[in-house]
Amino acid sequence: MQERLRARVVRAGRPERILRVAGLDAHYDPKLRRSVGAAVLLSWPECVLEESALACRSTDFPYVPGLLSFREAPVLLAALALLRTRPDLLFVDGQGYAHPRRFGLACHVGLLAGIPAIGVAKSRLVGEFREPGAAAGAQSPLYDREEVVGAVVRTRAGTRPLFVSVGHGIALEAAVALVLAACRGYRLPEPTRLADHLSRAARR
DNA sequence: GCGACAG
DNA sequence: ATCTTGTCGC
Repeated sequence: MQERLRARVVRAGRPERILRVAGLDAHYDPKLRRSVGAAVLLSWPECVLEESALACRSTDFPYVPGLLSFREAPVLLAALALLRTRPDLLFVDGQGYAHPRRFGLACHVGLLAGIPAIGVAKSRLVGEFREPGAAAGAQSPLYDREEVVGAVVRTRAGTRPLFVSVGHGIALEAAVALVLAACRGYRLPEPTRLADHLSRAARR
């Protein structure tokens, strides 16, 4: 019992062994009313692309702030399922815990896939914050209703910060550290950046 | 009533 | 998310 509890605490802090990570992103095509989801597999901590997969689905569910999961989770999970190797961690494009009901896209995808996940959003959904420092690596807490729901992270100087939050099976501090460790001079961490490129190119 | 609002 | 020209900066 004691061992089991300890194991849960450790796993909730940070995945014990990360060998591969995956980036998930989707793009919607209003003309065809369909969305393309991309999953890229990268080695860790090198972040070298090893595999990629694409999934396509017609989407009828509209975009409603707070309900993004119902629109994007299906394609992302479909793309993820196509990867031949199972990643140890997911970088999901969107909020995780930093959500009105504390359960954004990264939470849904991570839980349903049974894989630790980090929410990496390019803009804010909820919460207030003070602008983080100008240097890369600077961060400040994101508060919503007296609670820290995420972190606003400057991944690159001269660009807008990213909104990092817990998705599944990982602590916020670890999530922020992993996001910064996955950056290679660009605003977006490699997993997210490569998944974005792939889903964008596949839409054509 | 008004403004905010991941992708 | 998408549409869309030029433009500022490294």
